[in-house]
Amino acid sequence: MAKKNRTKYSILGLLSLAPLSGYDVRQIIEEQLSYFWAESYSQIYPTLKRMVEEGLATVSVEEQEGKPDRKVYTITPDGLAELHEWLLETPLPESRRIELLLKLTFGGQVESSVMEAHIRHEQAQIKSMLAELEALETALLADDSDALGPLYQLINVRYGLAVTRSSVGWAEQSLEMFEEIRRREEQRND
Amino acid sequence: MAKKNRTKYSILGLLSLAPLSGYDVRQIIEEQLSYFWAESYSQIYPTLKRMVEEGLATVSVEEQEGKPDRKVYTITPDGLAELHEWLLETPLPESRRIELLLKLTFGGQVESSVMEAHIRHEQAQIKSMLAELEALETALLADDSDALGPLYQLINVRYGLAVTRSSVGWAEQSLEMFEEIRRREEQRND
DNA sequence: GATCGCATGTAAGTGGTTACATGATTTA
DNA sequence: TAAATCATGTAACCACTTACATGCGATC
Repeated sequence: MAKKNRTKYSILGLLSLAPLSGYDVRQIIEEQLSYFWAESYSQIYPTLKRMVEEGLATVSVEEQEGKPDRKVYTITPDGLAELHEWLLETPLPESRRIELLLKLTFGGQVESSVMEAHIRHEQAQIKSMLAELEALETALLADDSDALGPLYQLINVRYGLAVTRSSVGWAEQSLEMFEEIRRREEQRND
Repeated sequence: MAKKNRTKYSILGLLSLAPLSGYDVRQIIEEQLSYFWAESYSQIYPTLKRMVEEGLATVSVEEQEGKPDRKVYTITPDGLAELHEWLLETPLPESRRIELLLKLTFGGQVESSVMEAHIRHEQAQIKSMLAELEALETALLADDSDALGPLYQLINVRYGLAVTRSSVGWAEQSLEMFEEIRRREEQRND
């Protein structure tokens, strides 16, 4: 029960929009979906191979000038059917593990400046992600087609924006708490 | 490079606060940290065994009346040192994979009611988590000790609260977009 | 009589990461 | 001449999940 194999579905989804090579799949995920999804080549290539064996996609080699050959994969009706089946299933809750919060839980074991630095580092990461997401949103809002895709993408980007913005706020609020943390820390060292 | 083995550190952290059994470790993580961390028995027990072999903890069997024996683990100076080392390291960015957003990305492939249901389901999950987090925050605010631990826990709970609240808002905003999505969908089917 | 809580574990499988391997062309 | 981009893959490892296994006592 509960076989995931989500790599397969991310690939099926992308192939349902256009025929692509493994390299393309990676590029698209990295450029457009990286704020909520990741795949590495070492997952993509073997999965594509298996998908052809299972009849979910077909391959054809495309020769290029000055560049290596590409293997272009096209989704089959079976592949489309499997994608649709998966889309109908209720997404299972993600078991998240946030290392920063685990460290903060035991933060009292080291100097508070260490935890402060961790939060500042996180804040910087979040802010650069925020900039990327804002650029993505701008691009999507400029798209005035009446297709469904961009609307769903907007929903996704706004999820990222909502969570990211609230994280920035959290980081600021948390940094303010270090005044009180330092007070208690000094007290403890007396 | 980049060996994680985060189970070890979650256990070391808890043992740094008090001697515990494997069962205790699981209970605490489940009750207090579950909004950002998870461990299963099948990770905890073997890890504890290894930790004793590595000299990071010691065991002693505690007999109980009417209940099975407990193996209580106590952290050693070496264990504390390893915990401190880990706490100093900058947390690596978590590679998140959010299945709901992946499904939404390809949402145009199925009827919009399916995606709407997914978001509603997610919304319900988030709201029940929000209630739990609010209870945790209330408990922490009632704690008027001047220890460091509760402050760091407050920071953590507020992270959960910030993200969860913004997710509720996102879900509401997204559900409103389905009016437009349905319009475009009907247009497409003409 | 069944299920829940306490308590500890093993076995099997797989999803996913990191490093390694190759090689041409273009750009800095 | 070094690095980046295009392009495809394998090998090894391990982190983690799910299912299985056991057994007592208390509660429903």
